[in-house]
Amino acid sequence: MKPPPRTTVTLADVAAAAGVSKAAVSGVLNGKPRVSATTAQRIKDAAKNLGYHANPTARQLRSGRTDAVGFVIPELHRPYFGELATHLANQLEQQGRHLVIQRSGGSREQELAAAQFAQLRRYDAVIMSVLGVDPPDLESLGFTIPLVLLGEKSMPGAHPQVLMDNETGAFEAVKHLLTRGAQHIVMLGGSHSPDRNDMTRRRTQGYRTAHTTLGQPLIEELIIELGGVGAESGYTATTQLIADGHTFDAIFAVTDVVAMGALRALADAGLRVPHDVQVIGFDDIADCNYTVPRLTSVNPHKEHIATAVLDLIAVPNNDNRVITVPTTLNVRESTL
Amino acid sequence: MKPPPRTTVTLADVAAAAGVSKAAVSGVLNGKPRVSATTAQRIKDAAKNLGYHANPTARQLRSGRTDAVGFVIPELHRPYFGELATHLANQLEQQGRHLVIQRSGGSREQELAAAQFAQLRRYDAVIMSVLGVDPPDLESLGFTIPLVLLGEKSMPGAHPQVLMDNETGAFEAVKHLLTRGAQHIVMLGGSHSPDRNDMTRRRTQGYRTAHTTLGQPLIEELIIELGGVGAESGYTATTQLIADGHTFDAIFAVTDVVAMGALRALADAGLRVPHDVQVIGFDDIADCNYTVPRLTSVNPHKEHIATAVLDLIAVPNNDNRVITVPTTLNVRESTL
DNA sequence: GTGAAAGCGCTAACAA
DNA sequence: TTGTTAGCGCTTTCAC
Repeated sequence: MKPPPRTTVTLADVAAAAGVSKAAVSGVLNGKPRVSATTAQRIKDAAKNLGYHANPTARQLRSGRTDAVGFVIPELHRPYFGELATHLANQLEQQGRHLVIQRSGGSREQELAAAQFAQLRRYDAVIMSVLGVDPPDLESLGFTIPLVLLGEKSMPGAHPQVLMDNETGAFEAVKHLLTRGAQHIVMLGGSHSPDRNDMTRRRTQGYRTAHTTLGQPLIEELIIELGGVGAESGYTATTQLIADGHTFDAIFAVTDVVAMGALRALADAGLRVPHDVQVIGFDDIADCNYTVPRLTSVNPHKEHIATAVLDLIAVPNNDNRVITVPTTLNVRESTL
Repeated sequence: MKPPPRTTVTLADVAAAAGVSKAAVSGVLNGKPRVSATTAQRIKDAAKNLGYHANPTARQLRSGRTDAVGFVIPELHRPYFGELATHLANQLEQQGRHLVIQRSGGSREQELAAAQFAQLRRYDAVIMSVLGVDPPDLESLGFTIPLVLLGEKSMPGAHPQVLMDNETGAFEAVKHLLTRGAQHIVMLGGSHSPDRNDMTRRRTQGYRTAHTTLGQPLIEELIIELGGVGAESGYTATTQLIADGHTFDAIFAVTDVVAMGALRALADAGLRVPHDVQVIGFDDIADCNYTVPRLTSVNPHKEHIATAVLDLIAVPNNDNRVITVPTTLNVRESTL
């Protein structure tokens, strides 16, 4: 009755089958007012019988529409991005659109290439989480489609951004540690260079501000720069810290994943969390509820971020708009 | 000198600038033998000066080529898929192609819709991790582009597949537990229904075979079906198991994430791992090295899976081929 | 060695 | 209300 479409069936085929023009078919199938109850039904039937589905490539070439939003992220295996992508996909699907994810790699060149790729694909919009790219770089691409920059690096420029409140989030986390009696707080994955303005730098700034605000002396050696943002980095650095005989009673990790590495290193060293060392992470990924002990973390409210991003996309001419989504501290067992 | 391309520059523009035909430009830019050292250079210069980049949509409409491979997965936030995607992307990028990821949702309807979407997008190939879809469903889509099915569900049908050796992997894991003295092994996330043939069922089969092979009585009540594959499911079920007063000295979890939930529940109950209860997971995700204690897991060799998939894609007419990638057991601290 | 022309499948303008 | 036409930007014959 309804054999699978062996060979591609085009609009023209449907038009022929229904005895109308291609334009009529196109109109009906796109819900345009160009209807006529009787003809419309005939067209719909024909399309269904033939198993017709519009070719998105052709449609796009002609109309420019994609119904797809691109999401460019540095790495595919970081929980934070996976969870954020899930929220974005959920919300987009309610609008009948699709989220298409692509990895950049995180370096300046790779991010530019990925942006280029997405731009050429002419997605309805591109959401991009930037790490290495700088404003002038991006300008040189002359983006013609809506581009929303995401989350970590503050990039004054021509594109709208959604930032999480890195600084306040870090501030609250460190304040929490200080009010819980911590005196020597390690900033695991911090940054010493004041010129950069990325996520690392901003969270470190919150760490600093908390100390000065609460009148706690800040020990510069406890700000540890890391080679990466993986658990391995956190583990290695913490192990080293212990081996070097540093005194510390708390760790504020730049990322939950880094914090998990730290938790593991502390366990290996026989240090108890939170009794000997308190630990706080950042991102509030799902794993936080299942580590031993459960990890206190700064919640960036990924769902709100997703909503803000899609709002920015929905309204045109949003250049320069910057939305900052507030964070909250999710206190669990790893702090007192 | 090189102003950013404000408005889209097309092939025709380059042709005009170089004083040649569009065909010449197309040929040169695609590395076709249609060269003429001198003209070729002139064309390349013109293209660079104008900041020309081919429109992939138009190219695709005409030639069918995409240079992109689609990867359809049930959920975006599962570590296993994130890690597998990373391997696929790595290998594809070496071929100058891109991996484009899309979520299905995991239900039959959603997977069909996602497959449809990918099919229409005319990617060079589609890799799809199936959960709910059955062979006849997929046939009805009449896929015209290479489709490789992935990993979990055995689907005898017209498409090539890469499977992990679920059964042997589970067998080795359970055998390991039995030889380490376990007598009452919980299969967390197992399946009682013999008619299904998915990942859950196959891993449960390995669990059964290990018992019979080693002459260990199998306790049917210890095979626990789960509502999902998240940590929450593992946590809740394990907590319940303890509350119900079940006797068990080991847990084989269908997934590392489930195992992490179990670890957490055991810690809450004051049970020591591996002393009181041994635990093994499946997937060997990165987190296994950072849980407390570190999680013994079945390693499916994601990198090999990625390689096998791309091999299958590379060679045409691979219908019906099934590659099974062997697993190995990665012993860590959660088992004796 | 190079150019001209056709056309991929669709939609948006214009005619009828 | 409907059909005809043109053309999105590219690649690919075919003719020069």
